[in-house]
Amino acid sequence: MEPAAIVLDLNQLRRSCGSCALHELCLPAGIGVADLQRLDATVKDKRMLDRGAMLYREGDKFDALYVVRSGSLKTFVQNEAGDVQILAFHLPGEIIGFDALASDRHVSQAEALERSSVCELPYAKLQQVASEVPALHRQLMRVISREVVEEHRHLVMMGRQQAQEQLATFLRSLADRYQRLQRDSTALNLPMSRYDIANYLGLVVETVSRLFSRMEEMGVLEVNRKSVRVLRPDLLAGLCRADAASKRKDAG
Amino acid sequence: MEPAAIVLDLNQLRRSCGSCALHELCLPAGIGVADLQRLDATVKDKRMLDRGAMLYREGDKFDALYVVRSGSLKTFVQNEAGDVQILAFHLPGEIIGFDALASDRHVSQAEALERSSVCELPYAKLQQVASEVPALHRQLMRVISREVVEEHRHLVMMGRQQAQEQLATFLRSLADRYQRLQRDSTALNLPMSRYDIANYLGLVVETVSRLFSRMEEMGVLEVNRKSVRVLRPDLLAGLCRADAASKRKDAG
DNA sequence: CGGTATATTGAATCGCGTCAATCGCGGTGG
DNA sequence: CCACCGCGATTGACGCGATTCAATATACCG
Repeated sequence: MEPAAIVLDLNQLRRSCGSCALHELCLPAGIGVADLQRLDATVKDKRMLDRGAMLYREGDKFDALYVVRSGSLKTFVQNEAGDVQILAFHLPGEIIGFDALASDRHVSQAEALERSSVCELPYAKLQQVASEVPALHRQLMRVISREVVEEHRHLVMMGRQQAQEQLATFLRSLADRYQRLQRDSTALNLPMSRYDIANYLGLVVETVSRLFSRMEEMGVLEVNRKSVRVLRPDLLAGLCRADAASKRKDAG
Repeated sequence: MEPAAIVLDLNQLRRSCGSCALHELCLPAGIGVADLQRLDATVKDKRMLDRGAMLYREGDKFDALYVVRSGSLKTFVQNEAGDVQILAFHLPGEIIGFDALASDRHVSQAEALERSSVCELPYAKLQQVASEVPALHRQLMRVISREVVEEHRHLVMMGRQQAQEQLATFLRSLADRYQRLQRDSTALNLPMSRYDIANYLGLVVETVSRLFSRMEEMGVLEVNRKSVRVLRPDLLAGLCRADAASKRKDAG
Protein backbone atom coordinates (compact mmCIF):
# COMPACT_ATOMS: atom_id res chain seq x y z
CA MET A 1 0.00 0.00 0.00
CA GLU A 2 2.54 2.57 1.16
CA PRO A 3 6.24 2.84 0.48
CA ALA A 4 8.44 0.90 2.86
CA ALA A 5 10.10 4.06 4.14
CA ILE A 6 6.83 5.35 5.48
CA VAL A 7 6.01 2.09 7.20
CA LEU A 8 9.29 2.25 9.07
CA ASP A 9 8.50 5.78 10.16
CA LEU A 10 5.24 4.53 11.57
CA ASN A 11 6.90 1.95 13.71
CA GLN A 12 9.20 4.61 15.05
CA LEU A 13 6.28 6.83 15.81
CA ARG A 14 4.51 4.12 17.76
CA ARG A 15 3.69 5.36 21.26
CA SER A 16 1.77 3.94 24.14
CA CYS A 17 -1.63 5.38 25.03
CA GLY A 18 -0.26 6.33 28.42
CA SER A 19 2.27 8.75 27.00
CA CYS A 20 0.06 10.07 24.22
CA ALA A 21 -0.73 13.76 24.36
CA LEU A 22 -4.36 12.99 23.57
CA HIS A 23 -4.58 10.68 26.53
CA GLU A 24 -7.33 12.55 28.33
CA LEU A 25 -9.49 13.09 25.24
CA CYS A 26 -9.26 9.59 23.94
CA LEU A 27 -10.49 6.20 24.97
CA PRO A 28 -8.08 5.92 27.92
CA ALA A 29 -9.81 8.77 29.76
CA GLY A 30 -10.80 7.50 33.16
CA ILE A 31 -8.97 4.21 32.84
CA GLY A 32 -6.52 3.17 35.55
CA VAL A 33 -2.80 2.82 34.87
CA ALA A 34 -2.82 -0.96 35.17
CA ASP A 35 -5.67 -1.39 32.72
CA LEU A 36 -4.14 1.13 30.41
CA GLN A 37 -1.42 -1.33 29.48
CA ARG A 38 -4.00 -3.85 28.37
CA LEU A 39 -5.72 -1.28 26.23
CA ASP A 40 -2.35 -0.25 24.93
CA ALA A 41 -1.66 -3.78 23.75
CA THR A 42 -4.72 -3.72 21.53
CA VAL A 43 -3.63 -0.67 19.58
CA LYS A 44 -2.10 -1.59 16.28
CA ASP A 45 0.51 0.54 14.62
CA LYS A 46 -0.68 3.89 13.46
CA ARG A 47 -1.64 4.45 9.90
CA MET A 48 -0.67 7.50 7.89
CA LEU A 49 -3.15 8.89 5.40
CA ASP A 50 -2.40 11.35 2.65
CA ARG A 51 -4.88 14.08 1.82
CA GLY A 52 -7.82 12.47 0.03
CA ALA A 53 -6.96 8.94 1.17
CA MET A 54 -9.87 6.80 2.35
CA LEU A 55 -9.67 5.21 5.79
CA TYR A 56 -12.71 3.07 5.09
CA ARG A 57 -15.47 2.95 2.51
CA GLU A 58 -19.12 2.05 2.58
CA GLY A 59 -19.48 -1.72 2.59
CA ASP A 60 -16.03 -2.38 4.01
CA LYS A 61 -16.00 -5.09 6.61
CA PHE A 62 -15.80 -3.68 10.10
CA ASP A 63 -12.78 -4.69 12.04
CA ALA A 64 -11.52 -1.66 13.87
CA LEU A 65 -12.32 1.69 15.38
CA TYR A 66 -9.91 4.53 14.70
CA VAL A 67 -8.64 7.40 16.79
CA VAL A 68 -7.53 10.50 14.94
CA ARG A 69 -4.02 11.17 16.13
CA SER A 70 -3.04 14.09 13.94
CA GLY A 71 -4.56 15.91 11.00
CA SER A 72 -8.29 15.62 10.33
CA LEU A 73 -10.87 13.53 8.48
CA LYS A 74 -14.39 13.84 7.20
CA THR A 75 -17.01 11.10 7.39
CA PHE A 76 -19.88 11.00 4.92
CA VAL A 77 -22.60 8.87 3.39
CA GLN A 78 -23.26 8.58 -0.29
CA ASN A 79 -26.41 7.35 -2.04
CA GLU A 80 -26.76 5.38 -5.26
CA ALA A 81 -26.88 8.56 -7.32
CA GLY A 82 -23.55 9.65 -5.87
CA ASP A 83 -24.98 12.40 -3.69
CA VAL A 84 -22.85 13.00 -0.64
CA GLN A 85 -23.81 14.15 2.83
CA ILE A 86 -20.94 14.94 5.16
CA LEU A 87 -21.71 13.74 8.67
CA ALA A 88 -18.82 15.21 10.62
CA PHE A 89 -15.28 16.51 10.61
CA HIS A 90 -12.95 14.78 13.02
CA LEU A 91 -10.05 16.34 14.89
CA PRO A 92 -7.34 14.62 16.96
CA GLY A 93 -8.62 12.62 19.91
CA GLU A 94 -11.92 11.81 18.24
CA ILE A 95 -12.93 8.22 17.57
CA ILE A 96 -14.64 7.11 14.39
CA GLY A 97 -16.09 3.92 12.97
CA PHE A 98 -19.07 3.34 15.26
CA ASP A 99 -21.47 3.33 12.35
CA ALA A 100 -20.37 -0.21 11.52
CA LEU A 101 -21.21 -1.82 14.85
CA ALA A 102 -24.81 -2.41 13.85
CA SER A 103 -24.21 -4.45 10.73
CA ASP A 104 -20.53 -5.41 10.82
CA ARG A 105 -20.03 -3.34 7.69
CA HIS A 106 -19.35 0.34 7.34
CA VAL A 107 -22.33 2.33 6.13
CA SER A 108 -20.33 5.53 5.83
CA GLN A 109 -16.93 6.53 4.53
CA ALA A 110 -13.95 8.28 6.08
CA GLU A 111 -11.49 10.39 4.12
CA ALA A 112 -8.45 12.37 5.24
CA LEU A 113 -8.73 16.12 4.72
CA GLU A 114 -4.98 16.56 5.01
CA ARG A 115 -2.01 14.37 5.81
CA SER A 116 -3.19 12.61 8.95
CA SER A 117 -2.42 9.72 11.24
CA VAL A 118 -4.82 7.44 13.08
CA CYS A 119 -4.49 4.76 15.76
CA GLU A 120 -6.20 1.54 14.79
CA LEU A 121 -8.16 -0.28 17.50
CA PRO A 122 -8.99 -3.80 16.26
CA TYR A 123 -12.49 -4.36 17.53
CA ALA A 124 -12.14 -8.02 18.40
CA LYS A 125 -9.24 -7.28 20.71
CA LEU A 126 -10.93 -4.20 22.06
CA GLN A 127 -14.03 -6.19 22.90
CA GLN A 128 -11.98 -8.80 24.68
CA VAL A 129 -10.17 -6.25 26.80
CA ALA A 130 -13.41 -4.44 27.47
CA SER A 131 -15.00 -7.61 28.76
CA GLU A 132 -12.26 -7.77 31.38
CA VAL A 133 -12.10 -4.05 32.10
CA PRO A 134 -15.56 -2.71 32.91
CA ALA A 135 -14.27 0.86 32.96
CA LEU A 136 -13.31 0.53 29.32
CA HIS A 137 -16.77 -0.66 28.45
CA ARG A 138 -18.36 2.27 30.15
CA GLN A 139 -15.97 4.56 28.37
CA LEU A 140 -16.80 3.01 25.01
CA MET A 141 -20.50 3.50 25.61
CA ARG A 142 -19.88 7.08 26.65
CA VAL A 143 -17.98 7.79 23.48
CA ILE A 144 -20.73 6.43 21.25
CA SER A 145 -23.28 8.34 23.25
CA ARG A 146 -21.26 11.52 22.71
CA GLU A 147 -21.51 10.86 19.01
CA VAL A 148 -25.28 10.58 19.29
CA VAL A 149 -25.42 13.88 21.17
CA GLU A 150 -23.14 15.52 18.62
CA GLU A 151 -25.48 14.41 15.84
CA HIS A 152 -28.35 15.99 17.72
CA ARG A 153 -26.48 19.29 17.49
CA HIS A 154 -26.01 18.78 13.77
CA LEU A 155 -29.72 18.11 13.34
CA VAL A 156 -30.72 21.21 15.28
CA MET A 157 -28.33 23.28 13.19
CA MET A 158 -29.79 21.98 9.93
CA GLY A 159 -33.40 21.99 10.99
CA ARG A 160 -33.83 25.17 12.98
CA GLN A 161 -31.11 27.61 12.02
CA GLN A 162 -30.71 29.74 8.97
CA ALA A 163 -27.57 29.86 6.91
CA GLN A 164 -25.67 32.54 8.83
CA GLU A 165 -26.49 31.01 12.18
CA GLN A 166 -25.38 27.66 10.90
CA LEU A 167 -21.99 28.88 9.78
CA ALA A 168 -21.49 30.74 13.06
CA THR A 169 -22.40 27.61 15.01
CA PHE A 170 -20.04 25.54 12.89
CA LEU A 171 -17.14 27.92 13.53
CA ARG A 172 -17.84 28.04 17.23
CA SER A 173 -17.93 24.27 17.53
CA LEU A 174 -14.60 24.18 15.76
CA ALA A 175 -13.22 26.80 18.12
CA ASP A 176 -14.45 24.83 21.13
CA ARG A 177 -12.67 21.73 19.93
CA TYR A 178 -9.53 23.75 19.27
CA GLN A 179 -9.61 24.87 22.87
CA ARG A 180 -9.84 21.29 24.12
CA LEU A 181 -6.76 20.57 22.07
CA GLN A 182 -4.99 23.53 23.68
CA ARG A 183 -4.84 25.34 20.39
CA ASP A 184 -5.56 29.01 19.88
CA SER A 185 -9.32 28.97 19.40
CA THR A 186 -9.33 32.32 17.59
CA ALA A 187 -6.94 31.18 14.85
CA LEU A 188 -8.90 28.51 13.02
CA ASN A 189 -7.41 26.53 10.21
CA LEU A 190 -10.07 25.01 8.00
CA PRO A 191 -8.71 21.83 6.48
CA MET A 192 -11.91 21.21 4.53
CA SER A 193 -13.01 22.94 1.33
CA ARG A 194 -15.84 25.43 1.07
CA TYR A 195 -17.74 22.69 -0.71
CA ASP A 196 -17.31 20.46 2.31
CA ILE A 197 -18.53 23.14 4.69
CA ALA A 198 -21.52 23.87 2.49
CA ASN A 199 -22.36 20.21 2.20
CA TYR A 200 -22.04 19.65 5.94
CA LEU A 201 -24.49 22.50 6.58
CA GLY A 202 -26.90 21.55 3.82
CA LEU A 203 -26.12 24.67 1.79
CA VAL A 204 -24.46 25.45 -1.54
CA VAL A 205 -20.92 26.69 -1.79
CA GLU A 206 -21.88 30.18 -2.98
CA THR A 207 -23.94 30.77 0.14
CA VAL A 208 -21.04 29.80 2.38
CA SER A 209 -18.68 32.03 0.47
CA ARG A 210 -21.04 34.98 0.75
CA LEU A 211 -21.46 34.38 4.47
CA PHE A 212 -17.72 34.41 5.08
CA SER A 213 -17.55 37.71 3.24
CA ARG A 214 -20.48 39.14 5.16
CA MET A 215 -19.03 38.13 8.52
CA GLU A 216 -15.77 39.74 7.50
CA GLU A 217 -17.60 42.97 6.66
CA MET A 218 -19.28 42.82 10.05
CA GLY A 219 -15.87 42.69 11.66
CA VAL A 220 -16.47 39.27 13.20
CA LEU A 221 -13.87 37.36 11.20
CA GLU A 222 -10.76 37.87 9.17
CA VAL A 223 -10.93 35.29 6.40
CA ASN A 224 -8.00 34.24 4.31
CA ARG A 225 -8.84 31.09 2.42
CA LYS A 226 -8.32 28.25 4.86
CA SER A 227 -7.19 30.45 7.72
CA VAL A 228 -9.90 32.19 9.70
CA ARG A 229 -9.21 34.56 12.57
CA VAL A 230 -12.05 35.21 15.00
CA LEU A 231 -11.80 38.90 15.81
CA ARG A 232 -14.96 39.12 17.90
CA PRO A 233 -15.86 35.82 19.59
CA ASP A 234 -18.68 37.60 21.38
CA LEU A 235 -20.32 38.67 18.13
CA LEU A 236 -19.81 35.22 16.68
CA ALA A 237 -21.62 33.72 19.65
CA GLY A 238 -24.44 36.17 19.10
CA LEU A 239 -24.82 35.12 15.50
CA CYS A 240 -25.53 31.54 16.56
CA ARG A 241 -28.81 32.41 18.24
CA ALA A 242 -31.91 32.99 16.21
CA ASP A 243 -33.37 35.93 18.11
CA ALA A 244 -36.76 35.58 16.46
CA ALA A 245 -38.85 32.49 17.06
CA SER A 246 -37.45 30.14 14.48
CA LYS A 247 -40.15 28.27 12.66
CA ARG A 248 -41.75 26.64 15.67
CA LYS A 249 -41.31 26.80 19.42
CA ASP A 250 -43.05 23.82 20.92
CA ALA A 251 -44.72 21.17 18.86
CA GLY A 252 -47.49 20.37 21.33
CA MET B 1 -47.96 9.15 40.52
CA GLU B 2 -50.67 7.01 38.98
CA PRO B 3 -53.92 5.74 40.39
CA ALA B 4 -53.65 2.41 42.18
CA ALA B 5 -55.97 0.71 39.71
CA ILE B 6 -53.60 1.37 36.87
CA VAL B 7 -50.61 0.11 38.80
CA LEU B 8 -52.40 -3.15 39.40
CA ASP B 9 -53.14 -3.42 35.72
CA LEU B 10 -49.46 -3.00 35.03
CA ASN B 11 -48.50 -5.86 37.28
CA GLN B 12 -51.00 -8.01 35.49
CA LEU B 13 -49.63 -7.01 32.15
CA ARG B 14 -46.09 -7.88 33.19
CA ARG B 15 -44.62 -10.35 30.73
CA SER B 16 -41.23 -11.90 30.30
CA CYS B 17 -39.04 -10.81 27.41
CA GLY B 18 -39.12 -14.36 26.13
CA SER B 19 -42.84 -14.31 25.52
CA CYS B 20 -43.05 -10.73 24.31
CA ALA B 21 -44.27 -10.24 20.78
CA LEU B 22 -41.51 -7.74 20.18
CA HIS B 23 -38.91 -10.27 21.17
CA GLU B 24 -37.04 -10.30 17.89
CA LEU B 25 -36.99 -6.52 17.47
CA CYS B 26 -35.94 -5.71 20.96
CA LEU B 27 -32.86 -6.15 23.09
CA PRO B 28 -33.28 -9.93 23.42
CA ALA B 29 -32.65 -10.45 19.70
CA GLY B 30 -29.82 -12.92 19.35
CA ILE B 31 -29.65 -13.75 23.03
CA GLY B 32 -29.83 -17.39 24.12
CA VAL B 33 -32.71 -18.76 26.17
CA ALA B 34 -30.66 -19.20 29.31
CA ASP B 35 -29.33 -15.66 29.25
CA LEU B 36 -32.74 -14.33 28.41
CA GLN B 37 -33.92 -15.07 31.92
CA ARG B 38 -31.19 -12.94 33.38
CA LEU B 39 -32.11 -10.07 31.10
CA ASP B 40 -35.70 -10.64 31.98
CA ALA B 41 -34.95 -10.17 35.65
CA THR B 42 -33.62 -6.69 35.03
CA VAL B 43 -36.78 -5.40 33.44
CA LYS B 44 -38.88 -3.41 35.84
CA ASP B 45 -42.62 -3.24 35.58
CA LYS B 46 -43.92 -1.45 32.57
CA ARG B 47 -44.99 2.14 32.78
CA MET B 48 -48.11 3.51 31.17
CA LEU B 49 -47.99 6.99 29.71
CA ASP B 50 -50.96 9.10 28.73
CA ARG B 51 -50.80 11.22 25.61
CA GLY B 52 -48.52 14.18 26.31
CA ALA B 53 -46.88 12.57 29.35
CA MET B 54 -43.12 12.93 29.62
CA LEU B 55 -41.01 9.80 30.03
CA TYR B 56 -37.92 11.84 30.83
CA ARG B 57 -36.85 15.46 30.57
CA GLU B 58 -33.62 17.20 29.83
CA GLY B 59 -31.43 17.21 32.91
CA ASP B 60 -33.10 14.18 34.47
CA LYS B 61 -30.65 11.79 36.03
CA PHE B 62 -30.06 8.78 33.84
CA ASP B 63 -31.01 5.50 35.37
CA ALA B 64 -32.73 3.47 32.74
CA LEU B 65 -33.22 2.76 29.08
CA TYR B 66 -36.76 2.26 27.84
CA VAL B 67 -38.30 -0.02 25.27
CA VAL B 68 -41.50 1.14 23.63
CA ARG B 69 -43.97 -1.64 24.13
CA SER B 70 -47.11 -0.11 22.68
CA GLY B 71 -48.13 3.29 21.37
CA SER B 72 -45.46 5.77 20.30
CA LEU B 73 -43.23 8.55 21.56
CA LYS B 74 -41.26 11.47 20.24
CA THR B 75 -37.83 12.51 21.47
CA PHE B 76 -36.64 16.09 21.12
CA VAL B 77 -34.13 18.66 22.29
CA GLN B 78 -35.02 22.15 23.39
CA ASN B 79 -32.75 25.17 23.64
CA GLU B 80 -32.80 28.01 26.18
CA ALA B 81 -35.17 30.01 24.01
CA GLY B 82 -37.64 27.14 24.02
CA ASP B 83 -37.07 26.14 20.40
CA VAL B 84 -37.73 22.48 19.85
CA GLN B 85 -36.16 20.05 17.42
CA ILE B 86 -37.74 16.64 17.23
CA LEU B 87 -35.10 13.95 16.87
CA ALA B 88 -37.19 10.89 16.21
CA PHE B 89 -40.53 9.16 16.56
CA HIS B 90 -40.40 5.80 18.27
CA LEU B 91 -42.59 2.80 17.58
CA PRO B 92 -42.90 -0.45 19.54
CA GLY B 93 -39.68 -2.43 19.85
CA GLU B 94 -37.49 0.66 19.70
CA ILE B 95 -35.18 1.55 22.56
CA ILE B 96 -34.65 5.09 23.77
CA GLY B 97 -32.52 6.88 26.33
CA PHE B 98 -29.02 6.41 24.90
CA ASP B 99 -28.41 10.13 24.79
CA ALA B 100 -27.80 10.09 28.54
CA LEU B 101 -24.96 7.56 28.58
CA ALA B 102 -22.35 10.24 27.91
CA SER B 103 -23.07 12.51 30.84
CA ASP B 104 -25.32 10.49 33.16
CA ARG B 105 -28.05 13.02 32.52
CA HIS B 106 -30.59 13.16 29.74
CA VAL B 107 -29.88 15.83 27.17
CA SER B 108 -33.14 15.24 25.34
CA GLN B 109 -36.75 14.65 26.27
CA ALA B 110 -39.23 11.92 25.53
CA GLU B 111 -42.99 12.44 25.34
CA ALA B 112 -45.82 10.04 24.56
CA LEU B 113 -47.75 10.82 21.38
CA GLU B 114 -50.66 8.68 22.47
CA ARG B 115 -51.44 6.35 25.34
CA SER B 116 -48.34 4.16 25.42
CA SER B 117 -46.50 1.65 27.52
CA VAL B 118 -42.76 1.20 27.94
CA CYS B 119 -40.51 -1.41 29.56
CA GLU B 120 -38.00 0.12 31.92
CA LEU B 121 -34.47 -1.30 31.85
CA PRO B 122 -32.56 0.00 34.91
CA TYR B 123 -29.12 0.69 33.55
CA ALA B 124 -27.13 -0.42 36.61
CA LYS B 125 -28.73 -3.84 36.47
CA LEU B 126 -28.45 -3.98 32.73
CA GLN B 127 -24.76 -3.22 32.91
CA GLN B 128 -24.22 -5.93 35.47
CA VAL B 129 -25.98 -8.53 33.38
CA ALA B 130 -24.18 -7.36 30.30
CA SER B 131 -20.83 -7.80 31.99
CA GLU B 132 -21.70 -11.47 32.47
CA VAL B 133 -23.42 -11.97 29.14
CA PRO B 134 -21.17 -10.84 26.30
CA ALA B 135 -23.92 -11.34 23.74
CA LEU B 136 -26.02 -8.76 25.52
CA HIS B 137 -23.18 -6.29 25.36
CA ARG B 138 -22.76 -6.77 21.67
CA GLN B 139 -26.48 -6.36 21.23
CA LEU B 140 -26.47 -3.14 23.22
CA MET B 141 -23.69 -1.73 21.07
CA ARG B 142 -25.55 -2.76 17.96
CA VAL B 143 -28.66 -0.99 19.08
CA ILE B 144 -26.84 2.26 19.78
CA SER B 145 -25.07 1.96 16.48
CA ARG B 146 -28.43 1.57 14.76
CA GLU B 147 -29.44 4.83 16.34
CA VAL B 148 -26.34 6.49 14.92
CA VAL B 149 -27.16 5.13 11.46
CA GLU B 150 -30.76 6.24 11.78
CA GLU B 151 -29.60 9.76 12.59
CA HIS B 152 -27.47 9.70 9.47
CA ARG B 153 -30.65 9.13 7.48
CA HIS B 154 -32.29 12.04 9.24
CA LEU B 155 -29.32 14.27 8.40
CA VAL B 156 -29.36 13.28 4.74
CA MET B 157 -33.06 13.99 4.59
CA MET B 158 -32.65 17.45 6.08
CA GLY B 159 -29.50 18.38 4.27
CA ARG B 160 -29.97 17.10 0.76
CA GLN B 161 -33.66 16.68 0.09
CA GLN B 162 -36.32 19.23 -0.61
CA ALA B 163 -39.61 19.38 1.17
CA GLN B 164 -41.58 16.92 -0.94
CA GLU B 165 -38.78 14.38 -1.00
CA GLN B 166 -38.46 14.70 2.74
CA LEU B 167 -42.11 13.99 3.41
CA ALA B 168 -42.05 11.04 1.02
CA THR B 169 -38.96 9.66 2.75
CA PHE B 170 -40.57 10.14 6.13
CA LEU B 171 -43.69 8.25 5.09
CA ARG B 172 -41.66 5.45 3.59
CA SER B 173 -39.57 5.01 6.70
CA LEU B 174 -42.77 4.82 8.68
CA ALA B 175 -44.14 2.23 6.27
CA ASP B 176 -40.96 0.18 6.58
CA ARG B 177 -41.24 0.12 10.32
CA TYR B 178 -44.90 -0.81 10.07
CA GLN B 179 -43.88 -3.78 7.99
CA ARG B 180 -41.37 -4.93 10.60
CA LEU B 181 -44.20 -4.81 13.10
CA GLN B 182 -46.35 -6.91 10.78
CA ARG B 183 -48.77 -4.09 10.29
CA ASP B 184 -50.29 -3.07 6.99
CA SER B 185 -47.65 -0.73 5.61
CA THR B 186 -50.10 1.01 3.27
CA ALA B 187 -52.45 2.05 6.05
CA LEU B 188 -50.41 4.48 8.11
CA ASN B 189 -51.71 6.00 11.27
CA LEU B 190 -49.87 9.18 12.18
CA PRO B 191 -49.94 9.61 15.94
CA MET B 192 -48.03 12.88 15.74
CA SER B 193 -49.42 16.28 14.76
CA ARG B 194 -48.64 18.10 11.52
CA TYR B 195 -46.56 20.44 13.66
CA ASP B 196 -44.49 17.50 14.84
CA ILE B 197 -43.94 16.24 11.31
CA ALA B 198 -42.97 19.71 10.13
CA ASN B 199 -40.59 20.20 13.01
CA TYR B 200 -39.00 16.80 12.49
CA LEU B 201 -38.33 17.66 8.85
CA GLY B 202 -37.18 21.22 9.49
CA LEU B 203 -40.22 22.70 7.74
CA VAL B 204 -43.26 24.72 8.78
CA VAL B 205 -46.67 23.19 9.26
CA GLU B 206 -48.22 24.92 6.22
CA THR B 207 -45.67 23.34 3.93
CA VAL B 208 -46.40 19.88 5.26
CA SER B 209 -50.11 20.42 4.89
CA ARG B 210 -49.69 21.58 1.28
CA LEU B 211 -47.52 18.57 0.50
CA PHE B 212 -50.09 16.14 1.82
CA SER B 213 -52.66 17.81 -0.40
CA ARG B 214 -50.36 17.75 -3.40
CA MET B 215 -49.53 14.07 -2.96
CA GLU B 216 -53.24 13.38 -2.70
CA GLU B 217 -53.85 15.23 -5.97
CA MET B 218 -51.09 13.19 -7.56
CA GLY B 219 -52.91 10.04 -6.54
CA VAL B 220 -50.09 8.83 -4.30
CA LEU B 221 -51.91 9.10 -1.00
CA GLU B 222 -55.36 9.28 0.45
CA VAL B 223 -55.11 11.57 3.44
CA ASN B 224 -57.66 11.77 6.18
CA ARG B 225 -56.28 13.63 9.16
CA LYS B 226 -54.15 11.15 11.05
CA SER B 227 -54.89 8.26 8.76
CA VAL B 228 -52.91 8.05 5.54
CA ARG B 229 -53.43 5.37 2.91
CA VAL B 230 -50.61 4.79 0.47
CA LEU B 231 -52.32 4.17 -2.87
CA ARG B 232 -49.16 4.04 -4.98
CA PRO B 233 -46.11 2.86 -3.03
CA ASP B 234 -44.13 2.88 -6.27
CA LEU B 235 -44.80 6.56 -6.89
CA LEU B 236 -44.06 7.35 -3.26
CA ALA B 237 -40.69 5.65 -3.61
CA GLY B 238 -40.02 7.71 -6.70
CA LEU B 239 -40.72 10.93 -4.85
CA CYS B 240 -37.94 10.16 -2.38
CA ARG B 241 -35.20 10.47 -4.95
CA ALA B 242 -34.02 13.82 -6.11
CA ASP B 243 -33.68 13.14 -9.82
CA ALA B 244 -31.59 16.25 -10.43
CA ALA B 245 -28.19 16.58 -8.81
CA SER B 246 -29.16 17.98 -5.45
CA LYS B 247 -26.89 20.79 -4.40
CA ARG B 248 -23.61 18.89 -4.56
CA LYS B 249 -22.52 15.47 -5.69
CA ASP B 250 -19.07 14.83 -4.33
CA ALA B 251 -17.27 17.27 -2.12
CA GLY B 252 -13.80 16.31 -3.26
C1' DC C 1 4.37 29.33 -16.67
C1' DG C 2 0.08 27.35 -18.08
C1' DG C 3 -3.88 24.53 -16.71
C1' DT C 4 -7.18 23.29 -13.45
C1' DA C 5 -9.66 23.26 -9.15
C1' DT C 6 -11.28 26.30 -5.63
C1' DA C 7 -13.25 30.55 -4.19
C1' DT C 8 -15.61 34.85 -4.72
C1' DT C 9 -19.12 37.95 -6.52
C1' DG C 10 -23.30 39.46 -9.13
C1' DA C 11 -28.01 38.98 -11.13
C1' DA C 12 -32.15 36.41 -11.67
C1' DT C 13 -35.22 32.78 -10.06
C1' DC C 14 -37.84 29.94 -7.08
C1' DG C 15 -39.00 27.15 -3.09
C1' DC C 16 -40.39 27.71 1.22
C1' DG C 17 -41.63 30.75 5.13
C1' DT C 18 -44.74 34.34 6.79
C1' DC C 19 -49.12 36.26 7.48
C1' DA C 20 -53.92 35.78 7.48
C1' DA C 21 -58.39 33.72 6.78
C1' DT C 22 -61.20 29.66 6.93
C1' DC C 23 -62.48 25.00 7.70
C1' DG C 24 -63.57 21.02 10.42
C1' DC C 25 -63.26 18.05 14.14
C1' DG C 26 -63.61 16.98 19.16
C1' DG C 27 -64.80 18.16 23.64
C1' DT C 28 -68.03 20.62 26.88
C1' DG C 29 -71.97 22.36 28.90
C1' DG C 30 -76.65 23.92 28.63
C1' DC D 1 -79.05 16.63 21.17
C1' DC D 2 -77.28 20.76 19.64
C1' DA D 3 -74.76 25.21 20.08
C1' DC D 4 -70.54 26.80 21.38
C1' DC D 5 -65.65 27.04 21.79
C1' DG D 6 -60.85 26.03 20.76
C1' DC D 7 -57.29 23.81 18.51
C1' DG D 8 -55.37 21.45 14.61
C1' DA D 9 -55.37 21.46 9.71
C1' DT D 10 -55.95 23.51 5.27
C1' DT D 11 -55.61 27.01 1.73
C1' DG D 12 -54.30 31.49 -0.50
C1' DA D 13 -51.43 35.72 -1.27
C1' DC D 14 -47.09 37.63 -0.72
C1' DG D 15 -42.11 38.29 0.44
C1' DC D 16 -37.61 36.81 1.55
C1' DG D 17 -33.63 33.97 1.75
C1' DA D 18 -31.15 30.63 -0.42
C1' DT D 19 -30.28 28.37 -4.91
C1' DT D 20 -29.14 28.69 -9.66
C1' DC D 21 -26.67 30.38 -13.43
C1' DA D 22 -22.84 32.88 -14.99
C1' DA D 23 -18.54 35.41 -14.88
C1' DT D 24 -14.27 36.32 -12.77
C1' DA D 25 -10.49 36.00 -9.52
C1' DT D 26 -7.06 33.44 -6.97
C1' DA D 27 -4.48 29.53 -5.36
C1' DC D 28 -2.43 25.18 -6.33
C1' DC D 29 0.40 21.77 -8.94
C1' DG D 30 2.88 19.88 -12.40
